[in-house]
Amino acid sequence: MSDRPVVTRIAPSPTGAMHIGTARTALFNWLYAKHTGGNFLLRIEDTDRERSTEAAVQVIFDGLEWLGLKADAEPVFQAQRADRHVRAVEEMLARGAAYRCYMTADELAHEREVARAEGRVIRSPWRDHAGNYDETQPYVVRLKAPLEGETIISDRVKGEVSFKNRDLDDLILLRTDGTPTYNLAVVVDDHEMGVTHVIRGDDHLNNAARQTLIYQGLGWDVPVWAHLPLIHGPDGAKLSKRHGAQAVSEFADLGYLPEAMRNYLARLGWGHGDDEIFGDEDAARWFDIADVVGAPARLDWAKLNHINNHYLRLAEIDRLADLVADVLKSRDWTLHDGDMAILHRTIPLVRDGAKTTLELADAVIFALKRRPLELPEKIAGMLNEETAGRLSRLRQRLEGETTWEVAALEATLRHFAEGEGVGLGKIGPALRGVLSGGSPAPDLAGALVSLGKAESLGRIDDALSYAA
RNA sequence: GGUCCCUUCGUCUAUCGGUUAGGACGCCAGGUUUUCAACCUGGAGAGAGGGGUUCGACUCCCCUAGGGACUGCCA
Repeated sequence: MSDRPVVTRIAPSPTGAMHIGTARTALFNWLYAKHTGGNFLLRIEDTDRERSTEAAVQVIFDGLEWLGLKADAEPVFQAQRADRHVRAVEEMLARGAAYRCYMTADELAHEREVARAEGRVIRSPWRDHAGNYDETQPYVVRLKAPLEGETIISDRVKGEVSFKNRDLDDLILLRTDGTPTYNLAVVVDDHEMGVTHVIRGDDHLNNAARQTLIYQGLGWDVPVWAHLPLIHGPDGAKLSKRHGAQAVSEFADLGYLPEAMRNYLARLGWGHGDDEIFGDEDAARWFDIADVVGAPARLDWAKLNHINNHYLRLAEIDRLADLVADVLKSRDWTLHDGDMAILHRTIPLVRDGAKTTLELADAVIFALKRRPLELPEKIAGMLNEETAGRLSRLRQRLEGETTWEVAALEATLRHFAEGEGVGLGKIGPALRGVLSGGSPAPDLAGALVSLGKAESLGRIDDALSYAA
């Protein structure tokens, strides 16, 4: 199997949101395929018709698209391949690798209880019951797994993991209604899709042993296994709602950039020396399953924020302006003509301090406000006679300013303060207040630039008339 | 209960028998300063515990403890 081109896959079940852990598993599969020049496939495991929904399938598509993890082929829908799965079982039945089990629900429940009490695995009396089937009774098809010896999983991240066959039960392949079960479907599909490397969450490590037995029952080559530890919440417990977010869509809504997510997720459970910030090309070049860490990792919001801030600084202003506009619209903020221009002017001045596009939106609000601004008590209170006088003189100075740019305005402000014989601290807070109306704003010069000359002077005028 | 996995600073990790155990985020202190950040400098901070193996263990083995997964006619 080492000669064949590598084929990896992500195989989520469409039963709700797309978990961030699934996203990381997809990322690792994608990276490994890129690293080896192989293919990354997508399979929707929708064999549970009860719980699978079309909306959830869309969630998976959207999540992968947002993350930028494009599959190298059309998605495969497991439910549509039921005939293939059944055929495989018939093959196993013919080979004597599977058998029909007529245990009733009650008998099964009883056996489960007894088996647990005896510290052993469930066994079906039908296993060695050759012939004489009552075809009219419902039955399931079970794998006829070996009772002795051991099954060894050669896992690329966990190492050699061995299971005693006596601890592995004869799992059900076909249900009473003739539909295939997960373990069977996975094996058949992975085999037929040519999957060479099964890279998935380590909640499947136990399944790997059983699936190995199915591969053997079918006489097929076993793929390379790689079981990734799960992602936990900041407190070490399984990631859940109360940790803030667990679905890919939630991270998008919280204002994280997909490239930041990729970088962060790649560093969660995998590393390449001291490299922390890196793009897809480096990641793909460096990534190897053998370097994946065996222990579960905790989600660290602070670090995610730091990485997101990094990519926010790198992003195109056009893209950020659109993202911020989307955030504002979702907050029912009305964007007027010219506001996009304001965003373009303002974002470069405030992005350095923003951790998410949500914070970026907060940082830009001051510039989008409409005159006259409502001044909070605290700011209005600053406008005593002395300060108002200074503001007024500063306004004159600014009106004569011909170069409305950050560097020039900074110089002007500094000279003005010197001329007044005071520190900038004497006038800065008030100026900031009247320009921003109390909202967060960038440096004074930056605020003036993002507002533009006319708007800046107008806001100062508003405040002076208010103070008078 | 049974089977299996995991265990280096608070967090993510480097180390692949010999290092002052390195980096990043966070934290603390200082600097910058018109707010919040950002930024610059410095600092504190780790091999779960106990046994082995070895000239020498964070690295290999065993035990214990603590986490986690599985134990479905779910995936």
